[in-house]
Amino acid sequence: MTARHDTYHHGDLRAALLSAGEEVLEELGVAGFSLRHVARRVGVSHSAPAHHFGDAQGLLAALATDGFRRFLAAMRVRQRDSGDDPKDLLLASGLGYLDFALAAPALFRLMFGDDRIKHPPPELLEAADAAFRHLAGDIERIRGVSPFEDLEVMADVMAAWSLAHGFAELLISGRMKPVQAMDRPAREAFFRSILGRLIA
Amino acid sequence: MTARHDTYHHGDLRAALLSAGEEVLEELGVAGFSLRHVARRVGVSHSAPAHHFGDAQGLLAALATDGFRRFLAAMRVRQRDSGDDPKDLLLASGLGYLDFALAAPALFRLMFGDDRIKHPPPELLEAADAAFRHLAGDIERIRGVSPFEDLEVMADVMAAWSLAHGFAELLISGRMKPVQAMDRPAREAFFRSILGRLIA
DNA sequence: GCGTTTATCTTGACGGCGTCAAGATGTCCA
DNA sequence: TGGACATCTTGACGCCGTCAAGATAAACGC
Repeated sequence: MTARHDTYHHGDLRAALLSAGEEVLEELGVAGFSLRHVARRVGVSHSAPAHHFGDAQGLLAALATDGFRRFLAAMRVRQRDSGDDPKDLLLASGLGYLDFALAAPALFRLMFGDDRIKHPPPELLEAADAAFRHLAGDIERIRGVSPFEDLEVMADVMAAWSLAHGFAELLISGRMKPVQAMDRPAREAFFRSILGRLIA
Repeated sequence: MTARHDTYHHGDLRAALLSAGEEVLEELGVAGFSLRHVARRVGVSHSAPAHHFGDAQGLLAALATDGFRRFLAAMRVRQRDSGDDPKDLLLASGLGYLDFALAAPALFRLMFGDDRIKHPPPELLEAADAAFRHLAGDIERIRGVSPFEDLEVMADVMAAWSLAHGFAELLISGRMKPVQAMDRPAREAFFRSILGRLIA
């Protein structure tokens, strides 16, 4: 059950492929990602991954699924260290959102609609939905009404989500130069001030 | 100078490649895009594009550059049909932003930081910057102060930009289900209400 | 008008890619 | 102990981007 890298059977190839896959993803970008590259890094034949993930989309989907879970975790980590005020909790989620995007930009891109995953498996959709429900919960705490019962509150959710997502995407893409020049604390303060505009 | 498709020399291959390139981009997605596919569609040899665009990145960069110009035009079209109130003009830009993203999602993705373009040429950066300056101008009209002279106003720009961009990205990626189910007028009203939260 | 330079496009080759089929090598359980 | 099964390898296929060499047409100097 433990990993052995010198035998015919790898031992824990699936986990090794996921780990190496994420490295390759961040190093080469989504476009540069290749199954054979990942296989080579793990020291295994070029078509070994097929047995565990079917095809390239399978591995990418697994990476994205795991990504969404850690994405949700990143938001919760920030909330653990924040105040208990509902607005503080939303701001904390936003910062976690940003943390994740900046720490794993290629994975972030992959998760949000890169067309290399044509048919997202159910577990990926569920993991993504869980992250969305988390944000919806943040807004519900502030407004006192479930977004799923009030379209105005749902609009609040979409506004906060869009803002955080757009900020993260633009930052990653390098198109938001004025903010990119800031150091981390300044950037976070800037982001808080922006997100704060929505919950005034 | 006119296009001839039956001779050795194409006549206007560069334009034909751009046009076919965009078709392929939207049909196959950024990931499915290939130079050879584009060449085949135009009816030309597989390495003819190289002479006009250098390599695949060159063609993609040219598409993205043209995309940014039409992106800016889409915002101006909406403004032409909107009221003269500064806030109306910003909302119109936002709707144009959305128009473009929905009409050409793959191109939109390509423009905003897809990693298939590793070294954006100057004209691409300039076209992108022109679009940004347009948004900055919209905010300046509302606040009466240049964003480049006041960080608070710059934050307004970034907020509006992030919101519009995130909304567009999430919509394209299919992750914003509640909004996706709406028809066009409902979606636009929803988007106006969201963007309106920022300029209350 | 003619020859030559230049721009444009084709052909063929190379290695890398994803995927499939067939075979090799371990593991596990009856 | 032996056969079924999971796991991994090998080899092949066509597609890809890129490069070098060659073919063709246009442009230009004279």
